[in-house]
Parts: sequence; C-alpha cells; structure tokens
Amino acid sequence: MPPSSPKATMHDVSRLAGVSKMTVSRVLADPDLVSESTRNKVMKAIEQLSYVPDRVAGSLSSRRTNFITAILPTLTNSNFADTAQGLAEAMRPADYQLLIGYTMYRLEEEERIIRAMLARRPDAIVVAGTTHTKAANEMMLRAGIPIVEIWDTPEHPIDHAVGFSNYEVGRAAALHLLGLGHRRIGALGSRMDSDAKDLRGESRLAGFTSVLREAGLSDELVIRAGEAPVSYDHGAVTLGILLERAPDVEAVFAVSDISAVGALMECHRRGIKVPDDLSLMGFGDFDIARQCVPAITTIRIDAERIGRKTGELLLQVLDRSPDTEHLPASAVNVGFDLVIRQTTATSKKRR
Amino acid sequence: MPPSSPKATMHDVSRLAGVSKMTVSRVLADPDLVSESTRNKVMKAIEQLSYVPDRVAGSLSSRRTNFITAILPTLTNSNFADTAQGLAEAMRPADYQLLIGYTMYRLEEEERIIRAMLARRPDAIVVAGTTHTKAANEMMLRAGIPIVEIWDTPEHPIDHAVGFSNYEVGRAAALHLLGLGHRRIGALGSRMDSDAKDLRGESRLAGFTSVLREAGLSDELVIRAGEAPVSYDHGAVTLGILLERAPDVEAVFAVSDISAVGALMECHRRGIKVPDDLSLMGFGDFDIARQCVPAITTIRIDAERIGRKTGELLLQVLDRSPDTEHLPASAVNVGFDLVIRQTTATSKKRR
DNA sequence: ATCAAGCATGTTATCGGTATCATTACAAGT
DNA sequence: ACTTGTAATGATACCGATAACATGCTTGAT
Repeated sequence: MPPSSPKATMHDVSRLAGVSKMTVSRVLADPDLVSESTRNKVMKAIEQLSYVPDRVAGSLSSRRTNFITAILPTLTNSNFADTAQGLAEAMRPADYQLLIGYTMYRLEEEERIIRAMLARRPDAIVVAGTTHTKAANEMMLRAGIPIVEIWDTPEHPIDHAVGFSNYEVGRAAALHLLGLGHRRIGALGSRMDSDAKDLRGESRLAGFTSVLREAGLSDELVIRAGEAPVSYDHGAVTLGILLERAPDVEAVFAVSDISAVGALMECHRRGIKVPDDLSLMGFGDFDIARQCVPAITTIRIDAERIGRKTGELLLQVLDRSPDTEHLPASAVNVGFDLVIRQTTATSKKRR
Repeated sequence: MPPSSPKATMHDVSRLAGVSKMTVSRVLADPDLVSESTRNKVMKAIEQLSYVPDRVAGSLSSRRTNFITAILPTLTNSNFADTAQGLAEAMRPADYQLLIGYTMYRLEEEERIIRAMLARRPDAIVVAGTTHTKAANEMMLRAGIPIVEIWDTPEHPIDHAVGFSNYEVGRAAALHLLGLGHRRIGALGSRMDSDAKDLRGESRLAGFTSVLREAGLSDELVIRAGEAPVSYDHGAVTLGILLERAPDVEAVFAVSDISAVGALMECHRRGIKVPDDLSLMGFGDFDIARQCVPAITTIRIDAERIGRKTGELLLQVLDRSPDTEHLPASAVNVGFDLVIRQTTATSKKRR
C-alpha cells in the first residue's frame, strides 16, 4: 500500500486561499457565485494541495448522496449488463453513481440487498422485477425516494415502472408458433419451487400457456426444470426431457435465447433438423442467437434502452426542486419485437 | 414517489430504548459488547421505528466506507462481468459494496473515473489494466489505500496485482499455430491510434508478433483495425482486410473470441473451410466459442477467479489492524490455458 | 476488608462538508 | 442624501454516526 499523506480538507484549502470554507464549497458547487479573482485563488490552492473533496461528508450534510441503487438478477447476463450500462450512461452527466447489487434470482437476497443499500441512502432505487418480499416492499415504500421497477409491467407498481409485458411476450411467441401451423407445442423454462426463480421467465411461460389453452391445446409440454439463471446446458437438458415426453413435438419456445441455443445444439447432436423437424425460438435477442447457424428466431427487447429510459425518468424526477409537486408515478412500456429468423418455419403437416 | 416519513435516527432509537446512542451503535456493530437485556430493548426499538442505520454518517465518523472501487473497460463483456461478480462475491461476507465504473477502453475516461471515485473515499481500488495516465497514477499513489491492478502483469505495479501475462498469451497462441506447421500467419486486433484502445489486446498482439519474428516470419499480417471493444463485425471486417492482403493466409489469431466468432462466420459466408482452409483461434473462452460449430480453439482465463483472488487479497490487506505492518505489494499470476478445439488443425502443406 | 480487573454503559469531541442566514460594500433609483 | 437591491463573502449550526476515554458496579483473589 502506498504511503498515505494526510488528506487535505476543505478547511486547509480555505486557509491557503485566504477565504472561508464556504467560499471553497461554492467554487466547487457553483463557481458562478464567486468572483473570478477569488475563484482563481481557490483553484490554485486546490491544485497545490491536490485536494479531493470528501463526498461522504458532503452527502451527510446535504442529505443527497447522488447514489442510485440498481438491483438486477445477475451481472453476467448481457441483457442486464446492457441495462446497467444504459442507466449509468444516462445518469452520468448529472454525476450520479450506480450502486449495483445482484440477487441471483432470489427474493430473499433481493430483500437483503435492499436493506443494505438503504443504509447508503441512495437518491433512488431501480429494481428489476415487480415481485418482492413483503418486507422489501415496505422498505422501499418507506424509503421516501423514487423507486423504478424495470423489466416488466407491474400490476401494482410501487412507484414508477419502465419495461415491457413478459406475459405478452409469451403470448406473442405462442401466436407465432401457432400461426406457423404447429399444434404440438412446448416450452422450456426453469423451476419455480427453488430459491432462485426467474419470475419474469415464468410470466412469459404463463402468457405462452394462455394462448395454448385458448387454442384448445394442452400445456403439458411446458417444461419447468433447473434453477435460474438458465444456461446452454439447461436448454439441452430440458429439450431432452421434452423429447422424452413428446417425441412428436413440433415447436418449442425457450424463455431465454441461452436455453434456445443449448436446445439447438442438442438438436444438432440428435440429428433433429431445425426448423424442418422442429421449430425453435427464444427470447432476448442475445448476440449468440443472431450468430448461430441457423440463426434463432427470438423476441427482442432493447435492454440498454430500458436502462436509458429509466435514467431519463429519474433525472426528471430527481431534478425537481423540493417545493414542486412530486411527479406522478408513471409507467413506460418499451415494448418488444418478434424477430423471425431461421429456426421457425411453417408446419410440415400444413404444407 | 411514496410519502416520506422522516427517518428515525440512532438518537431516536436510543431514547425509545432508554439507553445512550453509543449503546445502540454497539448493538449494531458488535452485539457481544452489550448485555442481552439491553440488546433486546434496543432491537425492539429498532424494529418499532423501522430504523435503518445511516452508513453515510457512519463512514464519515469511522473513516471507513466499506466501498471498493472497481474500474473495468466495460460491463457488457462477459469476462469482465465475471470478474466483477467474483470480486463482489468475495467481498460480500465482509460487507463491502462495489462501486463499479467502466472506461470504454479510454485512459482519459479512466482518469476521470478515478478522480470521481476518490471523492467517495473507497477503502481500496481495483483497476483493470496496468497502463494509466500520469495523473491517474499519481492520484492512486496518493490515495493511501490498497490498489490492485488486474487482468495483466504489470512491470511496475502501483501496489498489488492479480492477473496473467497478455504478452505470454500472444506467444502461446503463435506457438500453437506455428506448431501446427503454419507459416502464413495473421492476427486480428483493434486500432491503437484512437481514444479507445485495448492495451491488453495489444500486449497479446505484441507477444504474438515476437514469436513470429523469432521464427523468421514477418508481422505484416497482423491487422489492427476498428475501435475497442471488438465485435462480431470487427472479426468479419478485419478478416476481410487480411484476406485481401494475403489470400493465402493459413492461420489467424483474433485478440478476442468475439472477433474470432465474427471471423468464423465470415469464413462460412465466403466458403472458406475452417480448419481445412484456415486455422482460427481466439482468446477469452467465451461461451460462444465453445458453442460455435466448429467450436473455436481459444485461450482460457478464469475471469471470475481473478475477481475472487482479488477479493481475497483485499480482505487480507484490509483486515489488518492499523498498527500492523502493511502487507507488502504482491503479484498473483492466475495463468491461462490453451484450449484446443476444432478450428485449428495441422497445416495441409505439412501433412 | 481491599483492590485490581473487567464488564456494561455513558460522555464528549470530532469526522468534513453544506444550508441558512447575516454582513459588507457598492451601484442605482428617487 | 436616503433607501433599496444585489453581488460577494463570512459565521454558525447542524447532518448522524463512531472513537476514545471515563465511569460505576461486580467479582474474585489476597
């Protein structure tokens, strides 16, 4: 560890510059309030002492930390990483710093993180998902700061929301496969009885199932196995389960492109031709879905945009001076797109 | 925004429990110091008031924030995300919170981030890379906190280091391709004359080139084009440039699997057979490299382990009581592995 | 009975800033 | 000349915790 010289404080700067602490503070916070000559003196003193302001003290005094807490399922999912980067990008001009936490798809972990984060007194909380533990909900409500739930459209939003309907995504997927003439249709998701569950993935499955039912089809081929987060392996394994249950399955929707890719590889291994023998689609529009051979049909959501929109929303909400009215809770739906590529095709039976 | 009830302070808790602030503080920080009966009283008061301690105030008072700054090129690279997650995982038991910043491969941005982060008074800094601006170097030196440079092996470490030699990675790649009998050997990297440059990628190219030279080969097929971070497109485009320059190229090393995948797809499109017509290898062992058809030969580094090792190192360094000697600066080399898959094969000319 | 040691708790003094109000000086309006 | 306004700066009082030291009370060894 390098040697530590005692750090200069604002007081040191003010003495060297021959002004009061308050003037130094003004030079840093709002230079226009200070005359040019004083400002120059202060700047020189700051330079000389290599003064770095202490935002910890500043935050305590001003009751604003400029921290934004972002709670995501995991960082190692490019979609969530995109959202985080989009959010950080949008907030940076206003000098906000992200406090990122990840839950590993566990609600208890989310609660733990929220509790820990609140002690840091963030100016706002962004949280992926709309389902939280009771305690988590209460803590966020009580925090008295803007809350933004992202990556889904909550029925009962805590405050603001930016996302899309996972349920509708599932419906769109099912409608696409039905529209191709398939009747034996399955889906691949993760288990819901474990600690780590993908609630948004489950919403997609629910929407998917609803369409199947409406079409008079059964939902027995909707497979739920393995823990979130899903993996290539998950796709391969669950496809195996599905094929055992229904060797004649014609079309499959995986709750994530990652699973879809794994399923596709499993098809390669088993000599199942995609899309001739089996239509396959995923969700997320991950890079790999586009690069696969054949390229995978998927549903695209603009993850980075969710982050950016959230950031823009927060800037509006946070910029308000304390006396103006609170901005009403808002819900932004960023939508999604069905991207038809090469892994889904018209049912042979129909041709 | 939900209504804000004025938050309870430690003082409120102490009054309700009929003890002093200090006792409340002790219950939270070191419960064993307090008798069971008092502890219970305090806990009940905390519960009743939904008290959430203010770590901003605590940090100011104790001069410890329990923040660790982590500076990475980007979050949207699964390798760096893995490192961040490994680091966070290792530090969590000790209740450290990561402050993540990303530089987009720009040194000036790194400097800006370091300056901003130091104002948050982190207890340590973790930074990817060993090359920094002069000002950044000085700031880190002066900060008086542990610094860990990761993802490379610095010649002149600021303090600690955890990584591997990118130069040696490049050499290993070149030796592998040479060992297969190839003589017309190229490489794909990014430009070094732009703001955003991948210095570690450049080290790999340098190591790669050094082997070519030693073998009496020229380095004219080492292509540098496009800005960091590289993309699938980058691989496709730079391979095009390379093929134009040398249609007879036999083997290619891409500084990233991402580029390698892009190059592989370009080969598909051009009808170039891999590895029969061209041997191709990448770096990073990204999931996609394994899942590709054919699976890509690559060099694996355990990114998550770099994060974990860094975390463990920091825990050691930070746990020392102030009076013990500083732990000497250390350098951990986590090494790398050559993973031979299906995109590299013996030169036909040699067969 | 005496006293040192130790446990449980309290008191006081910061930590390094910012909010708020006060003050000074000077220019402009009447 | 007298108020009034405004620009520039200063003085004071916190913000909500913890460090460090002080105190009172047991307890057990001698």
